[in-house]
Amino acid sequence: MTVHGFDTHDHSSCIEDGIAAVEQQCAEKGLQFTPVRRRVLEILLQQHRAMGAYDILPILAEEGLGKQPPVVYRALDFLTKNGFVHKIERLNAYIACAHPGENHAPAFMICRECDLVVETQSRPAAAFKATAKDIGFEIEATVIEAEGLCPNCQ
Amino acid sequence: MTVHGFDTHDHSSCIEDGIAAVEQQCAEKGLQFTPVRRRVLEILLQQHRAMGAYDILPILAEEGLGKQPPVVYRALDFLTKNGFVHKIERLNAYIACAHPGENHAPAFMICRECDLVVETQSRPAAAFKATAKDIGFEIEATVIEAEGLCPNCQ
DNA sequence: ATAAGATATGTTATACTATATCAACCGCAT
DNA sequence: ATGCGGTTGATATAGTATAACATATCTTAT
Repeated sequence: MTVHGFDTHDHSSCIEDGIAAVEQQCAEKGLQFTPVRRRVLEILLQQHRAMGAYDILPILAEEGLGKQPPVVYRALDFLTKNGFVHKIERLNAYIACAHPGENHAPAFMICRECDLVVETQSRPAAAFKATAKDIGFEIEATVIEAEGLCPNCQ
Repeated sequence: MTVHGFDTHDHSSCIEDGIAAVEQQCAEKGLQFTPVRRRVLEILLQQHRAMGAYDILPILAEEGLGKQPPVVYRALDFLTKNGFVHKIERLNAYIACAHPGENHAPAFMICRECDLVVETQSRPAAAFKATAKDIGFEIEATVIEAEGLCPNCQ
């Protein structure tokens, strides 16, 4: 899958490819890609935006997949722990990973106007690692996010 | 004020210098450094850790400075908007700025063991800006945080 | 000095985000 | 068939943040 920024693109393949990649990862690692988990990922894949847990919940509820918060939080927990979904801390919201399976420390650009979120290559993460090494800090997880205006909204 | 990492240091000057710097900034910019705002900053300066709004609130309440959430959130809003305090998104918590007044895009190292938070120089932010420029994104705010183990806790 | 406007605080209520806990179920290996 | 690990169902509650409106205080121009 190629990286794309804020440009338009054929979106249907994002969903199919995303699901397929995660499906394969789960098979390889012996993870259970259950209906709730699959559906939550599908919902997130439908847009390059971050969604709150409580945006996802009513969709699941309509489909009989669970109507209490723990249902969606458990699915999100599974998906984030395994790198299939990322949490955007700035928004308290979740977005499907653009490179599922690849081991990466993602960085995000969040447009405050159109709400699109783009997962970028990790140059910032590399610089962060170098800084951490200087002071002897051992990084286990990173949060790298920028909020601003995307090219289309400037 | 010199930057320090996870090493020990003379902490009393952190508080005094921090307050003094913000006091001066406010005078220069015509900002009102009111009792609640000053006290919240003092509380945050007492430790190089992030505190939640609801950790700060009871301290204010004891001192008769306000007992409802909006009091502390408004103070934090003022302090963060003006760069005197930063929010650690990963922790939903707040920490006094280590370089008040200097225009900067800070990065943080959060120790999950001892909870110390260190504000580092902004090499990661610089790399982030370069990435943003490549795709035409205009950054207005950054969140750059790493969680892991500090040298003392490894 | 004082009125007008801007800024800050007091207060109530509520919205939004997330987790603890325990019971029930399911697939599978012994 | 039994026990075990992992998943889901359901209730309750914890934790974080803001809306809205009334009151007070500060600032500045007159």
